[in-house]
Amino acid sequence: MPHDSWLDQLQATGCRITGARRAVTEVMQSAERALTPVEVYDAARKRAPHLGLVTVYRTLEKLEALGLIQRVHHEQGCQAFLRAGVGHQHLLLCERCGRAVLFDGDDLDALFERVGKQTGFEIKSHWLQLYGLCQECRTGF
Amino acid sequence: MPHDSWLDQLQATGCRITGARRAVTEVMQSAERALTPVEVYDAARKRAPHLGLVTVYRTLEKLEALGLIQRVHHEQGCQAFLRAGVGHQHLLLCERCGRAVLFDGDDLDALFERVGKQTGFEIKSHWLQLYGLCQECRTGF
DNA sequence: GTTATAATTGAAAAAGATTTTCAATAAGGT
DNA sequence: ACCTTATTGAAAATCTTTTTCAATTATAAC
Repeated sequence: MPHDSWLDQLQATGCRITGARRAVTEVMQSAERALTPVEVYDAARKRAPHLGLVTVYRTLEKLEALGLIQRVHHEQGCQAFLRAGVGHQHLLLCERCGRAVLFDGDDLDALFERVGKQTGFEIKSHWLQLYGLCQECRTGF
Repeated sequence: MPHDSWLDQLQATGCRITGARRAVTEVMQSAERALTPVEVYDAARKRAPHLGLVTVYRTLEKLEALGLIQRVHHEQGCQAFLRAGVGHQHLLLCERCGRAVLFDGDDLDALFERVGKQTGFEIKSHWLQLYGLCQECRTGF
């Protein structure tokens, strides 16, 4: 995956590549944990000091529409964004340091079928997040 | 489950039973779908016209702390609340009418073990929501 | 039943998050 | 280099949620 693929995708949908979008995109591409708009704002301003918070919101919206980033939901709040996974990936979050890992979750089909039969629902989509402690937070290193 | 069990539980933790709390509790106990604080406010004011929105927030907070209601997360927003399930239950939501159904999801342990081994994480908790169409919305009745 | 006391209430204000408006700017095709 | 039009940032507006505070009221003690 080339590191400018996100910008290419933005451009392919008719967007112009600006300094502001470059900064926000770089922050999101390299984030190890989910970031709120304000956190993105603070990080991106190191590269584009003139950047406005509104532009961060607008750029995040575009990246989300393209499926490049996803919203991460916590008990405490749901404003954080993280790069999206490919295909049927789900999120595993460290409760201590916030680090996010994506994992495959294809073996859920049996569950969906069972629940669909039990409830009469047609299951269309699902949404799974796991929480725990990452190796470093666990072992102290 | 007696219909005033929620009030009993509130009282057991030192809370006083007021008209406002009665109204909010009744709304949440009988809701078929997740409601936002403002929706609870509107519904509860039919019983307690004097009710303030702040009190709704405060009562929802108490009910959530007691584990009687849970926050429901949607793409569009995460302010809605619904009665909580017992034990390891998860949510199934109808995308069309919003109806919520709780189902058991005990067969996820294998998945957790696999992901834990793969990532080095110690999995502590999880969180699963399914989306689909309920029987009535599907069959047109 | 009356009283005392401490939790609870609603209104208003404050705080936070997000969206809208709008004139100035600048990207990218020509 | 020019033109068109998307994009930008500041300010204001909108929503949601929390805090503050004086008045009210549930509950326990008498």
